[in-house]
Amino acid sequence: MAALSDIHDGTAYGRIRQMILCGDLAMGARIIETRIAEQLGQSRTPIREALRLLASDGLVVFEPNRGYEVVCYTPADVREIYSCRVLLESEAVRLVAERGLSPDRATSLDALLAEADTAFAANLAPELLRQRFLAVNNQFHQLLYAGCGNEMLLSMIRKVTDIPVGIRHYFRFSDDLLAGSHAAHRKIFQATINRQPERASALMREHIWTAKDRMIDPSEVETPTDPSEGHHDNGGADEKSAA
Amino acid sequence: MAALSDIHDGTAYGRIRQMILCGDLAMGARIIETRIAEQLGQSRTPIREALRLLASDGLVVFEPNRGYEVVCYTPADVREIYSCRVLLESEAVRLVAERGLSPDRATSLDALLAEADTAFAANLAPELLRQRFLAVNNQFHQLLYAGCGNEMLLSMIRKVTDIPVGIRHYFRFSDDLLAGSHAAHRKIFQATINRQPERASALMREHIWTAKDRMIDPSEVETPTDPSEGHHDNGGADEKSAA
DNA sequence: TTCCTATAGATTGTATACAATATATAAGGG
DNA sequence: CCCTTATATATTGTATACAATCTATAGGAA
Repeated sequence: MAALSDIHDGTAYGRIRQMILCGDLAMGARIIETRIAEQLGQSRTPIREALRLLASDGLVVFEPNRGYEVVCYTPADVREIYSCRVLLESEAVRLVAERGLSPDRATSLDALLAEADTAFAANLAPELLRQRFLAVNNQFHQLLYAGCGNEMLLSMIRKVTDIPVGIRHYFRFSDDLLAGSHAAHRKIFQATINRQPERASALMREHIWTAKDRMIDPSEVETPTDPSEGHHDNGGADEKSAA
Repeated sequence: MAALSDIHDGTAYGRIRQMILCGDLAMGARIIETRIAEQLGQSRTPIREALRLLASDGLVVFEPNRGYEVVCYTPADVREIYSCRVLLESEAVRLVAERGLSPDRATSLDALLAEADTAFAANLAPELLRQRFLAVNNQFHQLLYAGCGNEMLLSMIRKVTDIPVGIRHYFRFSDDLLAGSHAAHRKIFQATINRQPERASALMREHIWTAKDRMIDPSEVETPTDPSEGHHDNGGADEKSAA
């Protein structure tokens, strides 16, 4: 049950996946097998298999006899996803804090935090800084959970983490937000190092909740492209789970 | 991000999936495309796509240029899965208890519990009773969570719930176990009806932990067929998460 | 004009053929 | 006798051809 992503790097699956994650294929965009096939210099057969896989990942939506399109998450969908992130990642970091972080991973994480520090100090353009930070952010989370000892949990975290970058338009960003996020990472890292599972877990919950709070209002923008799919209401009132 | 299973019922995907879940294809069994193809009266093409999908589901293990085999969970893997079940299902039932159970679903669940009652009263053969109860058991869980309002959470629950029946050989069963499980279902149902989220959630955690406790010792049997795959250690010390 | 229908085009679904790779078997050398 | 190597078989990987389905366009009737 290890990650399929590793195996499929460089393959049609990995390449299309990357196109979706980085936004080259926008959310809601129709995907035509033939077009992708000639883009990637392959026949339709491997492309089809890759697309079916991506549909299973939830990155493309598949309708029989009609084809595929890049998944188009509504803000409500993203709220659901973030509710799941709270649940899964707080548990993952708890496990890591209980088991203890391996020395090499600790140094890698430390280096990652330092990298973010220099990015902040460099006085970059806001957009560039954001990009840089988000990249480091993802690496931090992945690396932090890597040693949690539960592969199934990790695969589920990947599922709620590897989603199109386009969703960042659903979030209100501000300068202090990035700095706050970075500070949260430091505290989470410290609690993990100190073997404080409950504390690390609580910090992680708060960290992700904070991100979720920065989401735009449901009323402001809804179903960016088409409202044909059957969508859901809210993402679960997880605020109450802290009671 | 709705269930793919619905779409694929009756297709090659659905049929092979069912074969794995019900044990017609045993855990660890090699899967040859040609053989499945002629069994299902189709060419290899749709079979291949189905298998790739099943690999993504985690039901078959895929190795490039070598093919597929039915996933063979070790007891350690199943412990991981049950750790995830504790996490996901306790949250799902919490959400349902907060939102309230719809009347029609409540009656369906009630009927399901009654069905279990009659099965117990009927004095069936132990094996038959077990089979009947496990079927009702799965339906109960699925139906209970259905209205939790978080589709992503539901899809993850399906992933940790739809696994080969063969894993039941990893559990020690006894007559009182089934009765206890049934009693737990009643209490969970009642707490949900009564809109007691924390209580329903705690009961669910305990319910799944109890099942996990009935797993055979890691020492007794390990890697039933072959130890080639890179397997993991433990499923996460979730006992401490109740602290 | 507007709606329905029929045709043409585009796209997906499946089958088959062949290439690439892996596995199993048999022969030869130490 | 065991190990290595070469061959043959089996199986997967890819490309292509054609059928089935859907979509868009154009034409005609109310």
